[in-house]
Amino acid sequence: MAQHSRDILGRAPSLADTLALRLRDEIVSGRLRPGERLATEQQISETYGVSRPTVREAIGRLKHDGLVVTRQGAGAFVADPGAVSVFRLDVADFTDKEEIRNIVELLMAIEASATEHAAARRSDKDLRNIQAQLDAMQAAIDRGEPGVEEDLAFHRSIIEATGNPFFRDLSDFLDRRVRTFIRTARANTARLEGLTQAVQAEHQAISDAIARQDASGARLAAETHLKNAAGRLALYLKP
Amino acid sequence: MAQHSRDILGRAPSLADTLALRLRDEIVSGRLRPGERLATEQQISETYGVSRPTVREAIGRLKHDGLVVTRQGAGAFVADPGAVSVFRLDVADFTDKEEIRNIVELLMAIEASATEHAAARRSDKDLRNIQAQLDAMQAAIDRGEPGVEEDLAFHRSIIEATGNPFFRDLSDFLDRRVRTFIRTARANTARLEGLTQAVQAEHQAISDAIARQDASGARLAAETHLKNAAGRLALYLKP
DNA sequence: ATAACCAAGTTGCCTGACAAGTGGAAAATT
DNA sequence: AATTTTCCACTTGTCAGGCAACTTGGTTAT
Repeated sequence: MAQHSRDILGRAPSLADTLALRLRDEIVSGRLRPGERLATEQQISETYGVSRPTVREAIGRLKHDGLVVTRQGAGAFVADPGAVSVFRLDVADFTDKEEIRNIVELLMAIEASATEHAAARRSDKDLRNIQAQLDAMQAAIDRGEPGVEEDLAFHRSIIEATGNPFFRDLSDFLDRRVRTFIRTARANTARLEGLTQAVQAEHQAISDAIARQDASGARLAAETHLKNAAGRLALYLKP
Repeated sequence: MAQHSRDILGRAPSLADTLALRLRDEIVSGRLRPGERLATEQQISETYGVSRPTVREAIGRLKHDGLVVTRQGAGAFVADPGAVSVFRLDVADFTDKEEIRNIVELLMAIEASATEHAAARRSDKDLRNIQAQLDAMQAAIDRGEPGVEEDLAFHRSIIEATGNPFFRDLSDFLDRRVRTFIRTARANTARLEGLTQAVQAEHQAISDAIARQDASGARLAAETHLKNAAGRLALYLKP
């Protein structure tokens, strides 16, 4: 049961952490049904041999994740899955390549769709912002820099134009995740050079399609760009 | 500042909740930089006028969300954004129509892409599962039932065929969210009847495309299905 | 029968305390 | 003087015990 498992930094998980995990398991496995009451803090404290504050901390996390709701004086109850208003995505491992593949797949789906929507309903201000980021990227290339920050800013400006905060937050998280993976993986492999201008051309095509409000064209341009990026990334995912 | 704001159920947010919110704001706003140390529990306890256990609870949530890491004896530190391995999506309101629109948009992007991938790499077992769910839905229709459960199961079987857990978990959450919205909204509006057979025809088209491993065809079929579904949903989003 | 009340049980929050780990300053050694 | 060792203040992790606020179901009074 991985009793002595440790996290990434080598620290042992706290009591509250492990307890929260066990309680969570009780719920997601279905042993505790929605609406059902959990044992009282006192009881849990006794059965697991920890103090009540620790139990409170564990339950507090489940509450934070929307899995349980507590009512003072009444107890803690398993939340109705339909009423859960918190979505939580746990990315376990930094080096798991299968996981990165899945993340990239999700990221591509979101970015392609977002680009399509951006083209359909961008304001003039959105367009100006996108083109400004494109210029900034070109300037970085001219200075001989890789321009990873500018690249990210360009993509973000497109997502921003959709006006959908879910697109923004999710792609932000996934994008960051992928880029840090690349950064760490790059330490072990040769650097890829001379691609930036090709990338920029793809960006230009996306920007142009958005400028003329060509939704399907924008999606296509984004898809080819993402496919190429995934192809470059695949070099790190091979073995 | 919504000092006396209350949650959906009319309960006042706990002290730890509000404190966690304020500390979170310190971080995401950038007033506390990555790597920087938070004030000690003692200090926070004094500045905010709450006890240390409450402070611990608040910090515990940030820790749970990956925003801070703590080291016993050293203190609590703002986590490096690139290292954050937890994504959290907070859906605030049940009745916010703009929010539902955004959720549906994200859901459509995911489902369309997932259907495409499912067609490309489904196993025979996946296909059998999908067709079984389709048959179950037909049986429900023949019995004169709306078949919402079967509908959900059909969609899930397709997502499952992608083998990507992120697709599964996200669409699961979003789908549930949309359906509960519809359920509550439906109480105030007339019931829509006689559409189930039309829906089923769209399902059939998707299933067929997946069966012949026609990725782009599957995407197209999914897109029309989703667009129609969104159109039906739009009736609830009008005012 | 109904309404008001009460008491046990439960969560929310607090004080105070000790153990375990960290980091730097002070002391000891080379 | 430079380096290593030791030590101590500080911080987080955990515990014990207690009181206030709230819920619930039964009891009592009307």
